[in-house]
Amino acid sequence: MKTKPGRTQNSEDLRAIFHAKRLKCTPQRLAVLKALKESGAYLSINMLDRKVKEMLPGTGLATVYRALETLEELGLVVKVHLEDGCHSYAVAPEGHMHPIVCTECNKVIDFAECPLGELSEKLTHDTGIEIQNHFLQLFGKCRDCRA
Amino acid sequence: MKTKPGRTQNSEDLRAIFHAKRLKCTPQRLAVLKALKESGAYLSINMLDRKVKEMLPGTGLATVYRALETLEELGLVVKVHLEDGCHSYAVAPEGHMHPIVCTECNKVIDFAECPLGELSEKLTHDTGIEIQNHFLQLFGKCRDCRA
DNA sequence: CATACAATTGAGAATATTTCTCAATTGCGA
DNA sequence: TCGCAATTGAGAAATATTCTCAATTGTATG
Repeated sequence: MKTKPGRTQNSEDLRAIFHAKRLKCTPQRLAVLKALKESGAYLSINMLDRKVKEMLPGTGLATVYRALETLEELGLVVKVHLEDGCHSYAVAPEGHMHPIVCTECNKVIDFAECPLGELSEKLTHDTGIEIQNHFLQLFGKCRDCRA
Repeated sequence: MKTKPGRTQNSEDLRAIFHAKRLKCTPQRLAVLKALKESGAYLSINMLDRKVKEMLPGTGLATVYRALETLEELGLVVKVHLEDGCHSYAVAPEGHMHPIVCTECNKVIDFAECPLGELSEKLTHDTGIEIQNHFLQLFGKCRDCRA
């Protein structure tokens, strides 16, 4: 049985990921991740707080913030910026991907055809800025929301 | 004498831009824009507030917020997201461009080689999401900051 | 499986950020 | 120059985020 990276960790894998950094595998952290996985969308802190409280009543808002911080450091979730300027979070995709976000329902679909590989080299050469990374998000309206 | 769009408006052009939407051309708004133009970088609200107060003592923080909102609506400045999650602002580039931001000094250089034209069509076709726009920023370290 | 310890949590206080309110001021058309 | 609507300053109010600390809880170890 092979271990898959990215979105598909089972609870064993997760435990190992936490463990590798001496972090505890707590129900609160798992609940935050689960909420994101189940939704498949970008969720704001408040939305997450609500969903986590459904799964694990009594969970504090500060814990949601802390869990997100931890999960982001572990590379399990990504922080994003919606068009209105609000922060939201989603499950981190496998490998190098970029999201397409539905502006109606915040559903996320990741794609792998990143066009920035060669372009980065060219721009580094042209501008003298050594390009280290990039941030790319596409926005649109999904089929459901167009109906 | 032709009127250029984008970064190069003179005060006449600016006045016209405000005027066209029945907005007043106030010293506070001009100061915010001037601060951004002079710096050529992404500036946080607090940085802007400081610079504007130097030019126009007595200007309130709320006014800086309001000026930025207005200038953004007019397409004169853009709101951006730095890697640490903070909001900042910069002068809007002419035409369709994307910024390369120096992660040390926040200086911005815009480039026009947007790779998303064809890709968007392909992705719209592949994913069923009608892609409406995109957000792209590159991050790197400029020559000065590497020295 | 019981223990000990460090990491984590909940609750609320403390900060930081952004928006709002309203009287006073000001740009601008007439 | 006048009058009016838009804008501003100041601080209050609303939001968002981080911090503090005692109590709790994973987990390594025996």
